[in-house]
Order: sequence, then structure tokens, then C-alpha cells
Amino acid sequence: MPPGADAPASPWSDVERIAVGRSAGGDIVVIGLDHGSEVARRPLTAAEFPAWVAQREHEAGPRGVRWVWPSTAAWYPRLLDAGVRVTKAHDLRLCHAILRDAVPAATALVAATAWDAPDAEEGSSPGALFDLDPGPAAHRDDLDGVLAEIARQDDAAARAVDPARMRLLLAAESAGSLVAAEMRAAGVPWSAERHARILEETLGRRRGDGTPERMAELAAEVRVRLGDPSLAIDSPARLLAALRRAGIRVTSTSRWELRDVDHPAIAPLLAYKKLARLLTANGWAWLDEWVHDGRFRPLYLPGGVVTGRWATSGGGALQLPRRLREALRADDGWRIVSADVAQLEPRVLAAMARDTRMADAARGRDLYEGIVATGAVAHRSEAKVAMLGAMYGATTGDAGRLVPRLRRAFPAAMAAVDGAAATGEAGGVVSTWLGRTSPGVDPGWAAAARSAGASAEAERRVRAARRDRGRFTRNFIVQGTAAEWALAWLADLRLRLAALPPTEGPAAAASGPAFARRAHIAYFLHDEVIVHAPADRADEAAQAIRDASASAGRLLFGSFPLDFRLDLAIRDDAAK
DNA sequence: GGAAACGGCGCG
DNA sequence: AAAGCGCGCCGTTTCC
Repeated sequence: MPPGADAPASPWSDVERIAVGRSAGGDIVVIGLDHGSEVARRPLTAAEFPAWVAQREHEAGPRGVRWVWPSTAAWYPRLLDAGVRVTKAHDLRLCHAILRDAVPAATALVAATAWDAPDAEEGSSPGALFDLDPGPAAHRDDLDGVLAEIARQDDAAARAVDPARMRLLLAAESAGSLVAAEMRAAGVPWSAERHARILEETLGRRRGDGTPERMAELAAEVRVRLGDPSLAIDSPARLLAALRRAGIRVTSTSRWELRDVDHPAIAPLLAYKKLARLLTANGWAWLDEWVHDGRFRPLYLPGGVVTGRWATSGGGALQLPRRLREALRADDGWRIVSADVAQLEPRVLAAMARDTRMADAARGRDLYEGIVATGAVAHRSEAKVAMLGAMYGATTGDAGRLVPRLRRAFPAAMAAVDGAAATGEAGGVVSTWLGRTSPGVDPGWAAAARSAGASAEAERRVRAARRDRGRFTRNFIVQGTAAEWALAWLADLRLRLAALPPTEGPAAAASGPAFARRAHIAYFLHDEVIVHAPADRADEAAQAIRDASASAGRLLFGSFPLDFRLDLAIRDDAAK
């Protein structure tokens, strides 16, 4: 069944496409791609480009324009810096990667190697003195190359297993690239003062040597209680040796193993590790490096994870400790509107597997409570551990014991993940709902499989590798489809927010010219979004988040009767 | 002396 | 020492 066979037309389809590249002389060149386009091939200087884009968007009206460019990361920031946003894009680099893997028949894509290179690092900007080789990322800008790649991708999308779904995926991935660039431009509103206060409350003041007081005290305590005055507590190997000398039988120094040990050194050690983690990951050095003018500006990498999830580069934006979220504060006269999806992955699994029993369990309530209500398990915590176990491939422990109950209660959903695992174990490729494919097996796989009988050890390794891969493909279809839902959510949300009128209240100057007066997405973490909204637009922004989640569900899964519930809050930081 | 691997832990 | 997926980043250790 096509996605949303009975769903509204994609909000991302049927718009004017304009290709963007560079001439041999280095000028920016734009050219309309549609039959009879009014946009003839036209050179523009870098100075002219933003205004021309803005004018074209204006003329196109609410549907906007789809800008087909080599990479959003390379082209969009300069528009945003000029205060210009675009409606839609097609990111050739990101879409190349998807199509290359998902449509093996499109052999022309496999050969087009310049499109496989990552975007140039921000630091090594083009034009850096002595930089003789501009790198593959720059070669991609050549307009003739751009047009050739567009032709290859159009052809490949048409040959996809399901062209409609694939085009949706390409549009969603590209929309994600716009959101990523916009979030970087606007930044996460971050109070360095709050952050520093949390650090000092938790770690203590910094001593002369830079070590925080509280950490130094805890380290000293550990040394005393282990009877090892010179212990290098930050070295796992030495710490392990010291623990064993003290008669503590552990095989590693990780928290989950130390947790159960009864010894006076353990409590201060665990406390120390907790503080050390905060200091090294998000301490004063992080604050100095990453927060400026009240904003944290991470570099997001859409499609950076095999499943289609985003990654980040630098700053660890996707690993911010929960307790530091207190430092995420709205500007004066603005609000933080935050929303996260309740049980996104199980819901996505229910929808993609067309499991109406699981959808019934999920509708209008906490999905885990719904599972309890079916009688499959007795408690919410069991439902959760069983569900996670089903999606991750647990075989032992509580999860392994509970998964069979889910298999009986929700055969359709479980058949989907079990089938994906079986395909993976056999060396096959699986795909998400919209058609992103899992990586194939590496060349060593077949050779290893042949050697399976060679020895008991080889046999064991091959079996383990098969099971590992099965767990990966099992999870891939769920995590990857959840990432697609989230992209659809973001894509729809950014257009809804862009349609809200600008505030008449105070501007958020640090969010840059494109967003200083408008509600904008400030943070995204797999199944959670934070919007920075002017106070007079906060309610509308919250509604936009809800509406976008409903749209995303319809876009991917049509009328399949399942809701995606949100936990949503509008926070007034001034009131706290 | 720098790159890569490792142990550990933060997030979903 | 992980049973059970996907990441990034830190400090230490090891390798070249």
C-alpha cells in the first residue's frame, strides 16, 4: 500500500524547481527546471543571490519554490545570514546517498563519486589561503554537474521500489536539512549564567589547579578508602587494579557493575564519576567553547546515522544531560514551547505493521498502559521492557522472558520486527517505511559464512555475527521509520511556524535576522522538539506542533487509526 | 608526537 | 561484564 493512499497530497510536492550551481567562472547560476519555466539560466553575484531568492519565493506565493542545490549545509547559511528563508529544497548530496543505496538499478549514481564526499568542514572554509584543492564538495557546485546529478536522481527515484514513498523520503530528508541549517542559525537559547550556577552547585568552585572542590574531595575520599594515596582515579586500568587490590572483585570500573558492590569506596567513587562526566562533557570549557551571545550553535548532521537519524558534530548537542536543560532559557518576552512524542517507536511499529490491536492499545493513552489493559503483561514497567526488548532483540533476562507475551498479543507488529531480524541474519537488506535501506553485508560476511564449519570457534563467531546483524536490522526498520516520522513532523512544523505573523513584542536578536521576530525550532532530539516563540505567538506555536504531528501521521500512514500523542508544555522562564 | 582504539557514559 | 538498538565525546592508553 502506498503511504497514505487516502491521505492528503504531500505538502511537499508539485512546486516549481530551480537548480542552483556555479558557472566555470565561479558565478552563482540559477535555472528553472520545469517545462516552460520563466527562470532562464541566470548568473548572479554572491551579493545579488539572497535578494533574488527572496524575490522568487515572494512571486511563487505560499507554495514556494524547491531549491535544488548541491547541499543545504553549503548553500543555505548565507541566505539565512541575509535574513532569507526558503520554502523547500532538494539536497542533492543527502538524496544521492539515499538513492545510491536504495536503488541499486541506478548504476549511474554509484559512479558519481563527488556526491559521496561529506560537506566541507566549517573551519576549512573555501578561499582559505594556500588551500589549493577545494575538495570534492566544491566540485559539486558546477552547474552542469548539478544538472546531470538531478537527471540521475530523477531517474533513480522513478525506479525505486515505491517511487511515491521515495519522493516523500527525499523531500523529508531535504526539509530536515533546512531545519538543521535554520536551527544552527537561530541557536539554542542558552543561559551561560544558569549553566555556570549548576556547575558550581554540583561540582563546587574551581581550585587553583582547575579541579573543582567537590570532585577533589571525592577523589581524596576514594583514595583513602582504597588505601591508595596516589591513585590515578581517571585511569580505568589503574582504578580497576586498585579496586582489586582492595579486595573488590569486579572486572571493569563501569557504573552498572560497581553499583552492586558493598564497599565504602564505592559511593564516593560513583559520585566522583558522575561529577567527572559533567565536568569533561559539559563543564566550563564546554561553556566557553560553545555558548556565545546567549546561544548554543551545534552543527547538526541530517542523515548522519545509518537509520536516518541525525547526528551532530561538536558540542554533543544530542547528549545534553537532562539536568542541564534548565540552562535552556527563553529570551525576555519569549517562551519555550517543548513537545515530545510519547512512545514514538512502538507507535511507528504499530502503524508500519498495520497492527490494529497495537494501535487500539495505543490510541488516546499511554501505549504501555494500553498493553497492560490487553492483559498481555501485568505492569507498565513490564510492558515497556518487553516492548523495548522486542524492538532491540532481547533474548535473555526480563525482556527476553516477556517478549513472547507480546508476540501472542500483537502478532502483526512482532512479525514485522522478527521478519526484519530474519532478513538481517540471512545477510539481506531491510528498508524503512519510506524506503531507506540498511547497509548491506561487508565483503567479509560471505567468506566468514563459508568458513563457519572450519572450527567450533569460527562457527561461534559466525553465529554471533548473524545474531548481531539480525538485532541491527530488527531495530533499523523501527528506528529508521521513526526518524522519517520525525522528519515529516519537523518539515510540517517549520512551514506552519513560518506562516505565523511576526511578533510585535521584543525581538530575539541573537536568533539572527531570519528568526529575531518569529517563532522557530530551536532544538530537536529524535522524538522531541523545542520551539522558541515570542510570547504573543506561543499558543499558536504549540498548536502548530500538535497539528504538525497529526499531519506527519497522515502523511506517512494515511488513515491508519493511530495517534501520536505529545507531552507539550509552554514555559515562561521569566516567571521562574 | 599524532592517530586510533578503548573504556566509560550522556542522549534517544 | 552485558544481557538489548543507534549515536558523540572525553581522557587514557596503545600503536606507529
